Amino acid sequence: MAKNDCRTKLMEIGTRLFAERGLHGVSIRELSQEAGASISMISYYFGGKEGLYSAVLQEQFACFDQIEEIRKQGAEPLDVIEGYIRWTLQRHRNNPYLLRFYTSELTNPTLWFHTIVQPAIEKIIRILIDVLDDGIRRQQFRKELHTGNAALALAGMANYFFLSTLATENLVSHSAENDEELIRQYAAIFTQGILASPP
Amino acid sequence: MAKNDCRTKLMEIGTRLFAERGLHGVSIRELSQEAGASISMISYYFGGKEGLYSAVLQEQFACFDQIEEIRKQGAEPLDVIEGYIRWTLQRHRNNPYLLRFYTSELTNPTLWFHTIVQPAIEKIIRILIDVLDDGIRRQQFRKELHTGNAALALAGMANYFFLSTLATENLVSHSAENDEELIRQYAAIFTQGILASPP
DNA sequence: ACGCTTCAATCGAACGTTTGTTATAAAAAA
DNA sequence: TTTTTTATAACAAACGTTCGATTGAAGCGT
Repeated sequence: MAKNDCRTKLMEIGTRLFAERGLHGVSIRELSQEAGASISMISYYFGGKEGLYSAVLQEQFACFDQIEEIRKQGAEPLDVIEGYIRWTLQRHRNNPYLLRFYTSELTNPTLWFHTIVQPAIEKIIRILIDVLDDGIRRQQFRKELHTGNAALALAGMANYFFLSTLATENLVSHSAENDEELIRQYAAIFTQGILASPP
Repeated sequence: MAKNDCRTKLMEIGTRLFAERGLHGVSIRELSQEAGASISMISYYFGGKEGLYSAVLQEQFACFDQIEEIRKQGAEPLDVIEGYIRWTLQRHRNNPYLLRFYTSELTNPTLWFHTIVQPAIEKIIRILIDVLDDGIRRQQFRKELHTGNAALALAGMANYFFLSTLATENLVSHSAENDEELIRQYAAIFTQGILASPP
């Protein structure tokens, strides 16, 4: 095998298996076998099974570093809200495993929750709260709005759509074709729900 | 020990431990020790570790059987929506473990997902879709509304508020004191977001 | 009230696997 | 030569399950 192919392959298979069955649901024997590498490479590169898991976790949540991008350009609160929904949907389309780690860590936190997961989620929620505060300052949104609760509501709408896929695919289409329409609908529901001066 | 105390205790501890660490994260030795019972009682009563897990799962999702109650009485769509939010919040307050199984099964489904979890979630989403369709028929809600997507949005708002607790408690209060206000806010955001004839 | 049987409930030890890790030596690649 | 990878074996620890023994209450004929 070529140089460092082994490390890459272990990360790849580790991502899939840990996402599918969690840290305790996968053995390093099965993992290394599927990766076509030998068992000892896990200790060699990552210092053990947990080291590999933490490396995978770090890689998965790295995409939250670029979240600030949804704020630039126009920076109109309404645009940012739609931008967040689009960003969230595309993020899950590009990497269907992330949500597994996301919710798994929220409900069964491991050692790395506070260093990797919590900062990432806090960062994005903080941005949403900022944007909503901004919208209130511009008198676009209702001034009684509790921006913390509203931010969680927005994040919940976008994430739960994917989270529920396995249980609701018989009832609602989760195909990527409808994503643009979904973005418009969710943006409409949320922004109309918080607009100032309702009739 | 009194008759069947053992069984009850095993269910009780099993619920807590499986919720906290998942099926694979708990050993029957630790479980039985915490329950003050001997290891063999798990096989005796439940046929094994997985049998205990499935019994716990069944018990956890039993509360979805009474979901129809939010439809009776007034049956005004707007009331049912608020009723759903309240029911969801109270459900999580009364049993903080349910959400762990709920999301754990959605992202790492076990053998019993299709027999226990999926039917429960489908049932409730179906009711929400029904109610939204009803509201459109009464011309209360926008007739362009995609009721499937909207139902998931509502469920997402209510559930994600709890799901995110561990990561967002520094930013947003999750105290039960504010529940009634939260219900009003979420009901307002959602219903105003789907109302007919926006200004 | 008595002795006897029955049976569900419980226990702790033992079994065979599988776990994650480590050590070793050799092969392959750079 | 140095780094990377392989294969293999060994290890103690932990795993889920099973087995035989023990307990104690209930049922029953006398």
